[in-house]
Amino acid sequence: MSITSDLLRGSTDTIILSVLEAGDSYGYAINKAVARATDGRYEMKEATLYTAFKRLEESGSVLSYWGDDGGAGARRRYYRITESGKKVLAVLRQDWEESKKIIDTLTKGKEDGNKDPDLH
Amino acid sequence: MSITSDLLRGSTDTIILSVLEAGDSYGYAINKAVARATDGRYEMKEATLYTAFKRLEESGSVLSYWGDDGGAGARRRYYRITESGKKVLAVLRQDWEESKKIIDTLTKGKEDGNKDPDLH
DNA sequence: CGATATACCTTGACAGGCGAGGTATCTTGT
DNA sequence: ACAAGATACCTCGCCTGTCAAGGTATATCG
Repeated sequence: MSITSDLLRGSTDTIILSVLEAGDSYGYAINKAVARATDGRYEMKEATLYTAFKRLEESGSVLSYWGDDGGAGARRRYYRITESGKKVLAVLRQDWEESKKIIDTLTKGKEDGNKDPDLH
Repeated sequence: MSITSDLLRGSTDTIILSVLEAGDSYGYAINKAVARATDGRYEMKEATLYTAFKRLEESGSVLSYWGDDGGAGARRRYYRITESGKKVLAVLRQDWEESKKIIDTLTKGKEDGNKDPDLH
């Protein structure tokens, strides 16, 4: 695994839904938006993206439609977040905040008494 | 998957190494320490723990030895973090800080102009 | 002497990430 | 006119980490 891939795992859906919350978008654009927002430090892989779209659509968090507007390049499949998806997003954000605290707590060190739980 | 399992994924090694940084310990105790430190909000599964130990030992981040001290219960296999492991831990902590920033950035929303990257 | 806590370990299934490969459209340079 | 490159989508199959389930052994306590 690469440096961040496993840490970012589990945030893929949250990221996508967050982008869609601001307005309908499509795969290629989201990919670029993510890369731009992180100054290229993180880039979602296409396979990961499309797998996530499928997952999100099947679970009813997003819906998709073909955009026939004349952009530069091929036809685009746009995604829109559903009401259900907005609720899911809220929960995912809460989960993230919670997880952050947990990991920070467990990762700072300074634990004592690991050796003998009997003493506690 | 449970709520946090996918978000915690990728932090397992960091957590274990952080505990060991404070002193040698063993599986069962680490498990309890983690549960205690998070007030039971998070509990590592045993299978996950022992898989991680194996991984960490094979990569040289920890070493193990049988403790024959008379604790309550069966014999314990203690783990000690190596010098190499300490370096790995430092990197993992940095990665975590970096990932936190990335996810926070991508998750806050407020992105605009998703629709047409051409405009940027 | 059986229940419970301590303590370790393995197997197999599952899910998400992603490398690799494929298809089609549109623009631009020569 | 045509090749190259950007835009844009999608699938297959492997890899890795998680974890439910199951197993073993020892010590303590009622």
